[in-house]
Amino acid sequence: MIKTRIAPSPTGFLHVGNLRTALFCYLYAKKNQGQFFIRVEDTDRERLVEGAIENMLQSLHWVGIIPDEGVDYDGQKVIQKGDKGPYVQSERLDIYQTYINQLIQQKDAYHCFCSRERLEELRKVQELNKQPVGYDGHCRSLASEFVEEQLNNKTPFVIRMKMPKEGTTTFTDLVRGDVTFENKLVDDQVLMKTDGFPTYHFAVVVDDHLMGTSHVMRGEEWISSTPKHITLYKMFGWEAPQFAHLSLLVNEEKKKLSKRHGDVFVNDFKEKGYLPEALLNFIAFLGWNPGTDQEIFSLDELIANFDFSKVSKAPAVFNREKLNWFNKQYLTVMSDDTLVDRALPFFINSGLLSSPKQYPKQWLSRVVSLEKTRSATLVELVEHVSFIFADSLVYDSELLVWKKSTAEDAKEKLVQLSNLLTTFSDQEWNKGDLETKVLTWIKENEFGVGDVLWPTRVALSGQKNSPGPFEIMDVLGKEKTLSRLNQAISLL
RNA sequence: GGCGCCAUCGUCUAGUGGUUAGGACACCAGGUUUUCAUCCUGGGAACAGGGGUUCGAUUCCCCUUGGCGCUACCA
Repeated sequence: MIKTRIAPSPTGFLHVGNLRTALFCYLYAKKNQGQFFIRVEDTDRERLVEGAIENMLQSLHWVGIIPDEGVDYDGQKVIQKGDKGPYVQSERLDIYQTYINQLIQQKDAYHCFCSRERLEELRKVQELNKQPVGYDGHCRSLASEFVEEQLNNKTPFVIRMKMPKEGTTTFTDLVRGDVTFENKLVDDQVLMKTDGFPTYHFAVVVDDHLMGTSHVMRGEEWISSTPKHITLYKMFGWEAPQFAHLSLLVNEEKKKLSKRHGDVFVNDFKEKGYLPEALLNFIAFLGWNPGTDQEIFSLDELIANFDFSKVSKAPAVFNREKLNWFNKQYLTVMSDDTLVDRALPFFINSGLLSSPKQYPKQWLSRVVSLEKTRSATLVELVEHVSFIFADSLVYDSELLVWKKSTAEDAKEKLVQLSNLLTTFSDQEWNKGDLETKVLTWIKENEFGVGDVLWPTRVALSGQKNSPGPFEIMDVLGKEKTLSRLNQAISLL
């Protein structure tokens, strides 16, 4: 049974890098009718960030790889703090204790009483002498009486693994192939910290074994600690899982993505008005491709097409332009009704709407439709349609004059159009009728299309660039259209 | 410093010994259009370098270079 997991540490919000790892884990599990679960790795007590777990679950839910906030990945069990998951390492301390005791008994791990000062000094000297830095094995073979004595004296200690000094450790990485390390160059990793919490290296092995993880997917930064993990599996006599180390997500400077250089948290993209399906689609294409020209993929299509042989080894630059393009693609094909639902929180947030029910949804559909193809994000969309909601428009009257025309002519055309529009019935006041009738009128009078439409459009939008005049009229309604036209006339 | 990973247009990538090195984003030009966006057409743009192996290397091997990661009682 294929079983994968995302195991974030609650030291911050969910990062797009975590999201990609989570997505690949999810896709692989789903593709193989396996399971995907979540484990909270909160063994670093000093860097815990409040609200991080909630944010993580919420972000995963937002993109759709867990069905509900606080609800399980498979829709069967409930994910919440406690026995049903997500697994939380800080609640499993006694388990780690049991297993560390086994290792000590087997003499595969040992107590280390070295002070932090000694370790620091050691490192300093090693660096100075250009020696490889690492633990020198000072406590590796202490007499058991001495250990006993120190323990009785309550001397602080950590527990280290006894890395073999001979041989090599090789593992076959699903994306990189065979990777080999010399054991003697691998440090005697601390497994249990002074505070009684396990380190990542120990907890990850114990948990992945106990939880039946078949495939460990994680960032490339873990590749050099994998021999430690493999050795641990060997010491316990457990079968090691398959490993897949994903390349890093980097910024334009090719450096590991960090919050100092812009948005990195899933939450940031949510707040900026990116659609979860677009973000997911984009993230999936960072280091993976279907081998065809298709670029737009739903989650289900992603599941159907995911394959490790198509995962690339090289780091991928998180390119905002491409993300914007993906988002635009999704925005464009989305139905106006759905778009309204998605945009509503952003309307409220911007202050344009005070309540979701303030305007009829049908009307809002037409509003969002105005800027659909002109916006990269929902935030942009809301900004772009704000002119519709304005009580009065502020713009330079010069703008009303088309480059091929004059102010006098613009005024005259606006007056005439205004007169024409007054005769329109409510039934006729829709984009289609407005367009055909006005265009016919222009033709009959042998006006220049631009001579009429440019000033009209500016009068209605107050903007140099905007949607076309007829769609705006439709949305604005007769009364507001005429009043904006009159305002423009008075400016000329 | 040591160890490891990586290397095709600016970016994401296809390619798996013989291709005019393909696509997408971005960019540029043209068309449609009252403007912008959309849409359509076209364009510039890459195999890091050097050795091998081979009839033939983007592709396989080695070296160099470069980038990145790890080198914590952080994950």
